[in-house]
Amino acid sequence: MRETAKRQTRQKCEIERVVLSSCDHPTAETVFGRVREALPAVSLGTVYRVLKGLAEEGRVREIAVPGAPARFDKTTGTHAHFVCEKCGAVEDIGIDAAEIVKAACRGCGEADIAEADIIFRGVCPKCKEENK
Amino acid sequence: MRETAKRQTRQKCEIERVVLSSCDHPTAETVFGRVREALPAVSLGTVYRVLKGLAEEGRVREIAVPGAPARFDKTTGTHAHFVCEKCGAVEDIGIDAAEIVKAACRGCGEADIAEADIIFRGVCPKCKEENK
DNA sequence: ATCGCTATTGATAATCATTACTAATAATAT
DNA sequence: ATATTATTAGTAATGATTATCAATAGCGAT
Repeated sequence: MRETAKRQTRQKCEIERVVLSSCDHPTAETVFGRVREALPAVSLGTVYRVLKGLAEEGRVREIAVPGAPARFDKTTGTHAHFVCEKCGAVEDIGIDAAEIVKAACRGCGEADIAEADIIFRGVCPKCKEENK
Repeated sequence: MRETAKRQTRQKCEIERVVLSSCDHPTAETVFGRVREALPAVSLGTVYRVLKGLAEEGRVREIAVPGAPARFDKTTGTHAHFVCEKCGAVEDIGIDAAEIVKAACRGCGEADIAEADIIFRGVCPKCKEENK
C-alpha cells in the first residue's frame, strides 16, 4: 500500500508561481486575484487548500497577522516582519531572527522551540508622511 | 459637550479581576467560564467587549495566537510567549523583548515601531514527556 | 493512445472567533 | 428619587478559513 501520490496540476503550479513572484506578502484573497488572471476558473477554496499544502511542505511561509487575514511569503527561513497599522502593508525586517530564537531557547530551557512568529507593529514611513 | 463618562459595573470589575488573577493566559471563552461562577448571567459578548476595552486602556494585554483564539495576559509590558502546538498552553518566556524591539528599530530604520508580538511555537516539556 | 484509479478541483455549506445590533437594564449626576 | 444614557444580555451578522461532495483530470499500467 503506497502513500498518497501527489499530482501536479495547473492550479498548484500557478498558485506557487504567484507567491514566489510576489514581494508584497499577499493574502490568500490577493493570491486568488492574481491566479485568476491566468486561470479564471480557480476557486478561492483551492487557493486556500493549495497554500496550506505549500506551507506544510515548507515551500512557502504563512505569516499570521493579528486581526487580519494571513499573508504568504516566498521567504521560508525564520525572519521577522513589520506590519503597518494604518495601511496593513507587511515588510521584511532586517533582524537576526535565528539569534532571537536561540536566546529564547536559553530563556526557557526545557521546551522544544520549532518556530518563531515575530511581528512588529507600528506606522510605516509612507503613512507617517501622509498623516502629518 | 462632555466625553462619554465610563461607568463601573459588576461585569467589568469581575472580568478584570479574573484576568488579573489568572496565570494561564485564558481565552475570552475561558474568562467567560470563570466570570460566570460569580455572575451566572454574563454574556459572552460582554466578556469580549470588556476585554477589548481593558486591552485598549492598557490594563490587560491581548496575545494573538496563530490559528487559535486570542489569549489575555495580566502582564502588560512587552514580553515574549511560548505556545505548545500539542496542548495549546501559553507561557511567558524569559527573554528581553525590549532589547529585540530595539534591534528591530535599528534593523528597519524609518518605521515607528509601537508594539511587538513575539511568539515561539513548539512542544512543551509535559507534552514531550507524554508523547514518547 | 486508452483505461481505471483516485487525487484534486469548483461550488457551496459549515465552522469558528469575534463584532454589531437592539431593546431592556442599571450607574451616575442632579 | 429621577432623568440620562452607558452598559448589558441575547441574538444576528461578519469575515476568514475549512469541510463536503459530486465532477474532473493527472498519471501509472495496459
